[in-house]
Amino acid sequence: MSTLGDGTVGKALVVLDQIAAFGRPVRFSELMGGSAFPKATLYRLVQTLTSQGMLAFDPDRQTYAPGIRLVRLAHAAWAQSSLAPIARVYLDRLAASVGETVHLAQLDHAQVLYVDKRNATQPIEMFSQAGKIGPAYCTGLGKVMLAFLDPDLQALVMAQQSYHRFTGKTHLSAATLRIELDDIRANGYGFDREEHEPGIICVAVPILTGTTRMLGALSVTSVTGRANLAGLEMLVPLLRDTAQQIAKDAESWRFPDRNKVIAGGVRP
Amino acid sequence: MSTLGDGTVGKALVVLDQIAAFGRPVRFSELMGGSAFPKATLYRLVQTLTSQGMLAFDPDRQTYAPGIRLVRLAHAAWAQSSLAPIARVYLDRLAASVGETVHLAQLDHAQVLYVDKRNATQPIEMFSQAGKIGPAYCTGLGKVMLAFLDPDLQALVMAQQSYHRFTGKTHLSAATLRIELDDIRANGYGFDREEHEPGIICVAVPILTGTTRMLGALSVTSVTGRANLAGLEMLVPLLRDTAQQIAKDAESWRFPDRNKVIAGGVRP
DNA sequence: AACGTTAGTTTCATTATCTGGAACTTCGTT
DNA sequence: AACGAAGTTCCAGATAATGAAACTAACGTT
Repeated sequence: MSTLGDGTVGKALVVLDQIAAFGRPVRFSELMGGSAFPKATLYRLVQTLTSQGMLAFDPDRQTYAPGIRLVRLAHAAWAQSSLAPIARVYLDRLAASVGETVHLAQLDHAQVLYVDKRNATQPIEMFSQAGKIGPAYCTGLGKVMLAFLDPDLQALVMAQQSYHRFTGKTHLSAATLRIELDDIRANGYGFDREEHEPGIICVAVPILTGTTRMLGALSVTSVTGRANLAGLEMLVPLLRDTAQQIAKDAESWRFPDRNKVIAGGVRP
Repeated sequence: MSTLGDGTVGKALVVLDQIAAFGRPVRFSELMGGSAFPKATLYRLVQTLTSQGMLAFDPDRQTYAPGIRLVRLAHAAWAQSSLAPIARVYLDRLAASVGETVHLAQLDHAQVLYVDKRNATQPIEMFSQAGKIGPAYCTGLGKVMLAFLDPDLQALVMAQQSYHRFTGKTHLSAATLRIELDDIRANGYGFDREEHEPGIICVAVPILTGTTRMLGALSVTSVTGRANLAGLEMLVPLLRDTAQQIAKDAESWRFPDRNKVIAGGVRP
């Protein structure tokens, strides 16, 4: 799940990831089951993280959960290192004109990380959407980002995919995925053809500076009952415009280089 | 700013905090200025954090900023370790009935951490509000949380306050603050009397399980032009009800013990 | 173009920290 | 009371972190 290697800090972060992945408070013994660390080592790591506020310990249940210190740190990360603050106004505009759900995503550790969202009807669900992650190989956003990634990083990220079958249309291997990625790269946009959830389709475009650096992706999602791929395809020019504007702003803000981070632990 | 002590991991997190505190991408040399670590040590810490995705490095400008991996981790923290998911429906209800800005906060590292917000008129500003921090000694939320904190932790947290003069009404020492805290503890609620920003006032109540454990606080904010303290005081029963409902839910969900974490590094 | 200055990076012997098997404690259960 | 499982502590040995110093790159200046 996480890139091991960087000494003690790396190990501590592996544990943190592990706990976050549970999605619920976990006992020490449960952690032990999924961890390669020996008991005493894991214990000390968890202690350290707890004492640092990166984990919250519930003394009644004796469980650990990600701590609120992360929320504060993430605020800074979201404001500085994500496309969200830049893209904000453009997302508003796009959402208003298409009337469908709009997502803004970036790559993190070979997965799609949703950094912002607009939903025509219901209000924004705070963190419950921003910060959420999804698979890269079977979502419109993920595939588009993969398609426009540097070849070497692309290979690295593709190797980290799980190819789990979510629906009958999910890609099950790198082979078939690669064919579609070439297609996406040629067209400049991609679809989600109910590969992740039945009935859910989307169009996505990459956010590129120049034509080189891939910063993230933008998508419009709908349901098969209300739209079809041809309909979504008509939105591509609008999406592409929006993406371009975001890229331009990001460029002028001289934005941090996302590509150096996404695959997790790719040192320059 | 952060509690040092836990070996390498602790040091790395100090650096992370430092970078987050800047609020903008920083150069290595800028970090060096504010850091007690020797150059090579700081360099390695920053390298490690970057390679782990906890920091994002911009090769053009040579700057570091908190990385998006934090956003993903914070999602889990927010969902599991904050009051927000539990309080959600109650906040909605409260906001609808009072028509003013409503805040939900918890303590983190001796500071007020806003975990959720409702604003009657304009839509929620995502992370720009959730994850934001503020001083404890001069906000309604902060003072109420301090007032109902365990005495030993209270002392610890009060010692960490800066007592910076924001307005003419800001508390300037622990002495005057302590007097008000006793008052708040007696009444069960507290005000912000333009102590942080001129023209901004609020009422706040603590969220308590039993009458012992302080989980967080709830507030209604207004401006002097539209309301006064007496008017806000009338909302106390409603606020108290809401806080009680949240506490009850939190209790039954058997919520992680926040008090063990807030002061940062208070090991059991 | 050579020089000086600053910012960033690497080296390596020293030293502090982390490691993990095993022993111990605590708590809930039979 | 005895047992087992979960959690915690110990400590000698292994490992990784340390930081002064040397080095390199980039920039501005004479």
